[in-house]
Formats: sequence, C-alpha cells, structure tokens
Amino acid sequence: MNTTKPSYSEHPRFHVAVDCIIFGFDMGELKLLIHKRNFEPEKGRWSLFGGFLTEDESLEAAAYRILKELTGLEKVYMKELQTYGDIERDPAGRVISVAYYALIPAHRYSEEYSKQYGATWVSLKKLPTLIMDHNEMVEKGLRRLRRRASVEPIGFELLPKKFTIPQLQSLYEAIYQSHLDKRNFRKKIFSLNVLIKLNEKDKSTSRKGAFLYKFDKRKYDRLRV
Amino acid sequence: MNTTKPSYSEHPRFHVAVDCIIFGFDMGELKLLIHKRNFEPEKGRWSLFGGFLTEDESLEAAAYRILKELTGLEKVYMKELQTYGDIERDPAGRVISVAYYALIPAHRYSEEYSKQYGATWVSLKKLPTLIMDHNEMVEKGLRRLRRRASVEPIGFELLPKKFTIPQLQSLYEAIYQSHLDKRNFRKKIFSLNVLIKLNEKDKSTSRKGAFLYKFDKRKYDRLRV
DNA sequence: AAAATAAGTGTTACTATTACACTTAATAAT
DNA sequence: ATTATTAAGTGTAATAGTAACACTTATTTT
Repeated sequence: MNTTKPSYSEHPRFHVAVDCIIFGFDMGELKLLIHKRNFEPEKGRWSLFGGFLTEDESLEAAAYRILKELTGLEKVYMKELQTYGDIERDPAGRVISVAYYALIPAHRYSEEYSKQYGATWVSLKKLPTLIMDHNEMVEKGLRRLRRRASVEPIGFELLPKKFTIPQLQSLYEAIYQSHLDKRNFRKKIFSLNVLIKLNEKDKSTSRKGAFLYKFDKRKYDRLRV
Repeated sequence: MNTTKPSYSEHPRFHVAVDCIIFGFDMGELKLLIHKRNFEPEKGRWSLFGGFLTEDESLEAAAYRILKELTGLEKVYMKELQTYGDIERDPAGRVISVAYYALIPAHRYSEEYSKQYGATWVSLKKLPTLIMDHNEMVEKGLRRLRRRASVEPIGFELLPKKFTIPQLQSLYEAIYQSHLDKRNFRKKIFSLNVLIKLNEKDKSTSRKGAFLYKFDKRKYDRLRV
C-alpha cells in the first residue's frame, strides 16, 4: 500500500490574481474606480484594481483584502464575475485572473486614497482603454450588473444610507441608460415594500425638497427566503 | 532604465483545475454525469469530471478538452459557473478550481465511455455525496441552469435534434421541479418563434403520436441581437 | 405677491400570465 | 368492422403586471 501523502507535484502551477471592477454612482452617472498601474509591465497605464493571491487566503478574502487596502472600505457588495485564463492575456507571464465586481457608495470613498493610489472615478460612458483584458471585464461586469439590478434591489448598495426617490430613479436610469417614468418607477419601488420613509427632506436639488428614505434590509431578506 | 523583462516570480503559484458539471436529460429526469475518481486523494469516491490546467491551454480549452476526453462530445453548451479557491478545499494541496457547467444531449453519450471512465448518469434528486466541494458546485450549477433557462431557450441543448412538444415540456418540468399547463406551455414556446414543425411524428409514447419539431437557431440568434 | 421649479400623485390602455375541459388521431382489443 | 383507450392537441375568459400620460403641491427666489 502506498502510504505517501498524495500531492499534485507533477502538475504545473500558475500565478493567480484577483481584479476588482468597482462601480460607483456620482453626479447622476455610473462610474468606475480605476488607477494608473504602478508596476511593470504596463506601468502607468489605466488598470482595474488588482493583486496576486497569496497562500494564506481564499479568493474571496483576496478580493476583500485588495478592496480594503485600496479604498479603505469593508463590507461592500462584491460578487465573482468570471475567471480569465487566456495564455497570452498578461505579457509578463501566465496569470489566471479572477474578476470580481463591487458596488460601493462613492461618497464614502475618500480623497486620501485617491491621492495615495492614483485612483479616479471615471464615467463608464467615457472609459479609457485599460490594460490587457480589463475593458472586456468591465463590459461583462456592466452586463451582469444590469441583469442583477432587474432581479435584486442592489441599487441601494450604491447610494448613501438615506436617499430620495428621484436619486434612486436617476441611479436606475444610469444603470440602464434609459429614461424611466416617475410614476411607474415609484409604483414599482414602493410595491417591493422595502423602503422606510423618513421625516426628513433633502433640499439640495429643489425648493420643495424630496423626502428621504432608507432601505429596510430585514424586509428585503425576508422576501428572498 | 530597467531593461529586464518583468515577471512575477516573487508571487506564489497554484495548481489550477477545471471541474465540469455535466447535465443531461433522460427518462423524464434531469441527470448529472459523475464518475468514481481514479486517483488519490479521495480515490474511488464519486466526483465531478475534472482535470488540471496545463501550460499550453486556456481555461475554456481545458474544460472542452476534459469534456471531449471523457464523453467524446464536442461543441456542447458550456459556461463558466464559478471559481472555488478555499484554502482547505482539497486535502492534498492548494488547488484553485474553475467550475463549468455543460448541457449535453444524454442520448449522444455512449456506453463505451461510461465503461472506460466508470461514469454514470445519476438523477439530481438522489445525488450521492461527492468529494470536496463538488455538491456545492452542483447546487449552484442547478440554480444557474434554472435562471438561464427562464431567459434563454437552452433547453434545446439537452434534447435530440428532433423532439416533441411534450418532451420539451417534460424537460422544463424536470428543470423547475413543477408541473406546467400544456396549453400555456405551447402558447409560450410557440410565441418565441424558434420552432420548426416537421412532417414527422414520434409514435413511441402514444397511439396518436406527437409531431416532431426542430430548433431554428438562426431565428433565435436574431432575437438575441 | 408672483414666478419658478422639482416633487409628488391616479387612471386608463395594453400585454402577459394563469386557470381550466373538451376533441382528435391513431392503435389495440373485441 | 366497431369500440375502447390514450396521449396529443386546441381556445377563451379572468387576472396581474407593465406602460403611457398631465396636473397639483411645497417651497424658495425675486
């Protein structure tokens, strides 16, 4: 009987990276957080935030670590998108990259981090050319975001805790790149029964002011079960 | 100026594997093709079909290679599901596994392969315990299949080229584990306008016989654009 | 006091989904 | 030849969900 602990040493090994597609919503536009890559190859070119997997963490943990390091944010909405493994995708060597997409409340991203990492929010409508297959990742991430947003109310992840209905509508308009009817939008959103109306108004965008609401996560979770 | 070709040698490398969740439809039931693993660790236990990524192929290519090797089938419907990277998921060492799900027309899977690889079709309703996180993969694959089937007519991938409406309905009933109304089902399927009625009947299940149809891939593709 | 402006509100038409029961074509049994 | 049997095939009415559409209200500025 063979008592050696089995291992897979005869099989090749690969570098594994994680790339984060970070969506935010600001000034009525859907935006992406990117930065100028600070190491070779492709140093100085626009890139998604990413990093290599280490031996002591799971893929998910790596994605959250990278997000935390680069934005200071924890507990954000993040899901795996797809894994990219073409042979020639990275000019410096074979790297398998697991792409995650994250939704963060853009207002909570501080300027400090922006300076420190050369990061910027760019509008998805005028996205520059990114390194390697990153543009492809973003397109796929956007398609996924659209599909998910029609099923789950993930829009809330992109807004501050308190928000107005016109703000929420404008977010959905940005996600779908189309105009929505005010009355129908309200009807639908209210029918989900996951909004709590507050006794406060946001007067920054109109004389009349719009009532603030918050998201009732409990009711939402109950819906999904 | 640094003229050395950059590389990532300071970063750790990992074994990368591909696992295939192979769905089929037979005898009115949704089934999964699994086999008894023939190498250590976990040798002899039920497992999904999988294999290690090699240096000269992309992830997708590896998935198709494995499927081809083990079933003889090419050009099947296959999509990435998710990548599993927990530290302890494989007892013999760190392996990052990219899971794919495939839909194959079960009638085209030959017995030869079954004998050669110890493979069997098992009903999803009585799935045995599989190694490592494979049961988790199957559950997620099934959820994904359900979601996709409600959006795209991927059911056709699981049936022979010629099929009857009752067969197609029975497939959807197996996918959703629920009974569907005959009239409503026909109405909906025909409204998609992707079926071509043939001048032939399948008389194996009734005296009257049911007309055979085939799927019009062209019309379908046009729909999606 | 009047003008300006975004927030907020209901109803009707249309489309999609669900529920439901009888007829038909073919074979098998008599 | 006639009858029985069986799954395939068919239409309509009720309901729910989605889409289209215009005026009133609260508040600030002039």
